[in-house]
Amino acid sequence: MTIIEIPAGWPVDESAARAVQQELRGRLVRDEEGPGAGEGHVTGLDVAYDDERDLVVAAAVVLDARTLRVVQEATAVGRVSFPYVPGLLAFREIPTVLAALDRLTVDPGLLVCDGYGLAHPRRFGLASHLGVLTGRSSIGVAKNPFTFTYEQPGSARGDFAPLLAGGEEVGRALRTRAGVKPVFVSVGHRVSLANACAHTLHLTPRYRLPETTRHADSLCRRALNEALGEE
DNA sequence: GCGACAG
DNA sequence: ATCTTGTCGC
Repeated sequence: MTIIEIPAGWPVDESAARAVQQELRGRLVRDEEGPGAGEGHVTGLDVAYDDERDLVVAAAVVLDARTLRVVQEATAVGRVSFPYVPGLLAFREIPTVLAALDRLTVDPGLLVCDGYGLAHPRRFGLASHLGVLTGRSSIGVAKNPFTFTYEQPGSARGDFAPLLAGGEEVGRALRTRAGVKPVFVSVGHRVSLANACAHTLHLTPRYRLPETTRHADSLCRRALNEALGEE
């Protein structure tokens, strides 16, 4: 089993990580609509951890956006590259996620991350970070509202309410299943918020969470168990 | 100062 | 994220 190296110069403390966010934030593109929902490929990304052995396993699963069928899967194993600090999640998983993406031989299309993009203390969460580093369109779909506030959206699938940081709309609480807790959608890079929500609805014909996330989640858990077995 | 806080 | 069985319900 190959273990991905943490890149030289990777931030070693919180202030260094925040400086990297500030620099990369300048490269964020917000004036593009992004690819249409249901067109081309969509790629789900997720990671699983074994803090005991300091391992992180990333999975990238490419789906055909129209049929939601799996087109290709890739995984990578790395060392945990940063402690979990709210607001600095990206530094914990990005080297391994990039390695998994690099192993794909097909176009990933839109990147769908487990977490946030612009809905972030400094408006640069995991989805934005990954989008800027790859140059691709990306969105974040999170299971929890983090520190943000929102009013309950209507109970029908597709209903939404703004996710607010003070008075600023940083994302949306979007109902993907009638009567079920909403998911929290935000823009990553090179996509509009309305389009990010349209993609999220296309990816949730049956469950609360996007098919991309569900596939990537199960794959990285399986890959983690295999990695532990080889050890 | 204390608590909350994506995964 | 992760520790973790059965169980209630469609």
